[in-house]
Amino acid sequence: MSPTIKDIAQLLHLSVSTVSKALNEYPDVAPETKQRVQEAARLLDYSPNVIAQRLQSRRTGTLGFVVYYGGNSISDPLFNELLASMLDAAAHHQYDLLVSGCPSGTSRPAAYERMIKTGRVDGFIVDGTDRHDDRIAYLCREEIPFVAFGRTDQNLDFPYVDVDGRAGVCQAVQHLIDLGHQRIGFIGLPSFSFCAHDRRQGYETALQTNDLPLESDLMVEVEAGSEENGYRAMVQLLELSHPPTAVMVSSDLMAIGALRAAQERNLAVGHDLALIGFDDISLAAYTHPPLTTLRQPMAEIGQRLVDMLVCLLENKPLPERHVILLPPLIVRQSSGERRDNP
Amino acid sequence: MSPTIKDIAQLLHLSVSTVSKALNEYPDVAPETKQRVQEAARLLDYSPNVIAQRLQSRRTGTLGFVVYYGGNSISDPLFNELLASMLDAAAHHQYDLLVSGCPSGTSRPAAYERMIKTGRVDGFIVDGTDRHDDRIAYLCREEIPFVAFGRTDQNLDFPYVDVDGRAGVCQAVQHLIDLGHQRIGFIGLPSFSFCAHDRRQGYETALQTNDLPLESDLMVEVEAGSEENGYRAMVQLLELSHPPTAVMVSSDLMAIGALRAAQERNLAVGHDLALIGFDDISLAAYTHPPLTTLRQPMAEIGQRLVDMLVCLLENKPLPERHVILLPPLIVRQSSGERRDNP
DNA sequence: CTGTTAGCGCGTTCAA
DNA sequence: TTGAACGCGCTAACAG
Repeated sequence: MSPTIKDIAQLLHLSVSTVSKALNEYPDVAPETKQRVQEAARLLDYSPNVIAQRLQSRRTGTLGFVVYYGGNSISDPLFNELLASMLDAAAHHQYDLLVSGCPSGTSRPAAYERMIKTGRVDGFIVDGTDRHDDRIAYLCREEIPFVAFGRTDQNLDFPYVDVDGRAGVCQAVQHLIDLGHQRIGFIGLPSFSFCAHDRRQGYETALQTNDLPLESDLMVEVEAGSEENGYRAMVQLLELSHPPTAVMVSSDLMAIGALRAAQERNLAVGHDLALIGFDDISLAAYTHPPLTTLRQPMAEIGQRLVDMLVCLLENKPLPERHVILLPPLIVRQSSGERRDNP
Repeated sequence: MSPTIKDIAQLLHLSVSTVSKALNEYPDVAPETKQRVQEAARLLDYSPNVIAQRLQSRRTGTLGFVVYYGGNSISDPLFNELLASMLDAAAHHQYDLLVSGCPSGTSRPAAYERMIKTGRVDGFIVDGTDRHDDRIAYLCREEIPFVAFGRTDQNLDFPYVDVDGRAGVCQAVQHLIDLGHQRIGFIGLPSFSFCAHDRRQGYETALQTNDLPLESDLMVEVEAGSEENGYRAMVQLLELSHPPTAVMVSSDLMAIGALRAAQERNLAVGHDLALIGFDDISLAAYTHPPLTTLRQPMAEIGQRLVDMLVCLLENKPLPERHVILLPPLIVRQSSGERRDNP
C-alpha cells in the first residue's frame, strides 16, 4: 500500500499530528522539521488519502453530473464539449467530477437524492432543463447546491447559465427575412424543454415584428432532436401544398436530417431552400452545403457552470447569479444568398 | 445533516455496532431488532455515508476514466456511446465512474498515478491505445487493475477489448474490389495509434490478396481524425494525376470531410467515387449520400470493459482476458453500385 | 444475540 | 514548537 502520515512519522520519530501540520503548511511548526517532513514525504512518494481527508473535512470535493441515456443529454454532440470544459474547470479548482447515469425506471430526482444523501458529491451541475423541472424543484426545496445549464418557467430562484435561444433564433429568422423570405418554417424540439420553447418564441417574435402571419402548418414539433426526426419533419413541411422557402431548425442534428430530406427531393439547399440550424456542432461546417447556425459557446458555459458551483460550495459570493449568453449567428451557405421576390 | 447510524442507535437505545449489523443483514441479530432498526432507518431516511464505508473497507467502489481534450478521446463522436454504456454497466455493478481530464502539460501516466495514489479509484478503463503506450506500460509495471479498449504492439499481457479493425477494413476494401475498383485510396489516422496501424494493415492485406499494387501516393496519413483533415486528405488524393476511384477512410468524421471535398469538385459520391468510412456514428446514415461504414459496437464494448474491470477488482476469474469484436460492414450508398470496368 | 473496543487515515483541538 | 487525545462514520473482532 502507499505510505501514510503514520509511516512518515515513524521514520522521523515524530508524532502524526506534527507531520500532518508540516505537510499542510501550518505556521506553528519549526522550519527545520517542516523541511525534514517534506523531504521524507518526497522520498517515500507520499500522497494523502483523499478518502480520509473527506471523512474528516465532511466535504467530498466532488461535483455531480447526472446524465440520461434515453434523453437528449448524453447523445447530444455538444455533450462532449460541455464535459471537456467542465472537467478542465473542475481540475483547475481541484474538484473531481463524478458522472452518473440515471437508472431507467427511477425518478430523476431520486438519482440526485442518492448521490447527495450518500455523501458522494457536494453539489450538482444540472443540464437540459425543462419548463417544469422536477429535479430543479427538488434541489431548491432541499437547498442542495447546484447550478443549472438552462432556465425554467417555474417561479424558483436558482443560479444558472443559459443561452438566449429566443434572441438567437429571432436574429436568425430576421436574417432569413432580410434575404427575402416570406414563408419560413420552424422545426422545434419537444416543448416541455425550456430551450425548445425559448427558441420557438424567437421564431414567433421575428415573424410578428415583421408583420408576417404565424401559420401552424409551418411549425413542426418533434419528439426528440435526432437526424431521423429532423428528416421526417422536413418531409412534412415539403409536402405542404404551399411549402416554405426557408426553415429554421432548432438543432444542427435535425438540420442535417432536414438537409437530407431536401436533397432527396432534388432541392438545392442554399438556393431553392434556405436552412438554418442551432448549436454549431463541429460537423456543421462540413455538411453540403455548410450549415448556417447559431453557435452555443460550450467552452464558456462549462467553465462558468463549474466556477459558479465552486463559489457556492465555498461560500464565496457569486459574481453573477444568472448568466445569459448570446449565441452568435454563423452564416455559412445553407441560408443562401439574397433572393428575388417571388 | 443526514442521519447516521449513531442517530438510529440512540433512538432505539441500541449500540452502533448492532445497528450496523442489522442494516447489513448480518445473521447474528435478532429478527425483531433487525425489523425495528430497518423501520427506524426508513423513518429517519437514513443513507450510509459512502466515504466512511470506503475508508474502512479501503476500497473506493469507483472506476477511473481519464480523457484528453486535445487528443481524439473526448472529441470522438463515439465517446458518448462508450460513456453511456460504461455508466450503465458500472451502475449495474454498484460502482461509480470518475471521469478525469488529463491536465495539459503533465505526462499521461501522471494522471493515472495521481488518481490511484490518492485513493480516488480502484482501477481504470483506458481508451485509445497507442502502439507504444506509456500509460499501459505504467499500469502494468505498477500492477494497477485496468482494462483497455484497444491493443498495443508492446510485449505486455493485459486484459483488453478491441475491434478487429484489420479484418473489418480488409472486408470493406474487398467489397470495393468486388464492385470493380482497382485504384483504391486510403486515408489513415496517425500511425502511433494502434487502431490506425491495424486498419491500415487491413487495407494492405486486401490489396495484396487481390494482387493489387500498394502505391504510397494513394495512402494519406493525417495528424488527427477531424473533418478538416479528412477534407484535406481527400483533396490531396483527388489532385493526383491518376486519382483513385474509391477511398477507404479510417473514420466517419474524416469521411464526412472527404465527402465534402468530393462534392466541391462535383463528383457524385456513390457513382463517380466510392467512399467507405469507419465507426458508424449516428450521422453516417444522414450524410448525402448515406455512408457505407464499419460499425463499432460501442454498447457491447463499454459493457465488456466494465464487467471485466469489476471482475478484476473483485478477484473473480475473467471469462475472457482478450476480447476482439468484428465490426460489421454497413453498406449504404456512398460505396456505390457495381462499376463497369474502365 | 448484544455491547464494548479498536481502527481505517486524516485534521484539529488543547496541554505540555 | 511538539505531542497526546479526540472525532469524522463506519465495520469488525471479541467478550459478555
